[in-house]
Amino acid sequence: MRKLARSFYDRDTIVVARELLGKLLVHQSCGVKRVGKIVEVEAYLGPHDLAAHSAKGRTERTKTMFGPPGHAYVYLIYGMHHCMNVVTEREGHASAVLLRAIEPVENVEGRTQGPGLLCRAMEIDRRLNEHDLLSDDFFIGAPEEVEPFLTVKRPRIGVDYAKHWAKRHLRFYIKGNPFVSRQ
DNA sequence: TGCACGATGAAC
DNA sequence: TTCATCGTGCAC
Repeated sequence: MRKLARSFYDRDTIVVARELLGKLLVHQSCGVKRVGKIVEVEAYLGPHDLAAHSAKGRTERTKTMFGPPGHAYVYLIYGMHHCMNVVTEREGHASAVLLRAIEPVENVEGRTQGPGLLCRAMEIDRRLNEHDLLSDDFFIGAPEEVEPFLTVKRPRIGVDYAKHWAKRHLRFYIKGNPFVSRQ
């Protein structure tokens, strides 16, 4: 499996989001290698995007978003679920792609249809915040073979507070894939 | 130092 | 539709 390079993440966030579909998320912990195919993502376009955490400026929690591309931004939401993002574009741009759902490929148990469930199944928590995704234990790779698929564009989930930004089609998923959280 | 509020998921 | 549950950010 070919690990995605830093240059993959250091590009337009919407392009990165769309190209992350079909890629493989790999996390090795406690001697177990877990692999899942990314089937649903959301793009968060930086401080001007009212739905992005970085819209409130650089804080202790969001500093990862302001950091260099190719790192994981993992945070706790609603006091009980973790969400995993991939930091994109140049340092300081504060953009990221939220991974919303994966299709189990290897050593993944339980449901994976949603950002919180995905993190639970992949054993991802805040300890992995700021982790470099070019490392050997936590990275994203390109599969040897890719099945052709169509990409569906929809508004993002749970960001109704973001005014007109809530309407933009910044959620992308593989059409017809049964592991997508919401068709 | 206190408190409102989530990029969710599960139950009702 | 309601609620569990807690770290973060900002008001006071």
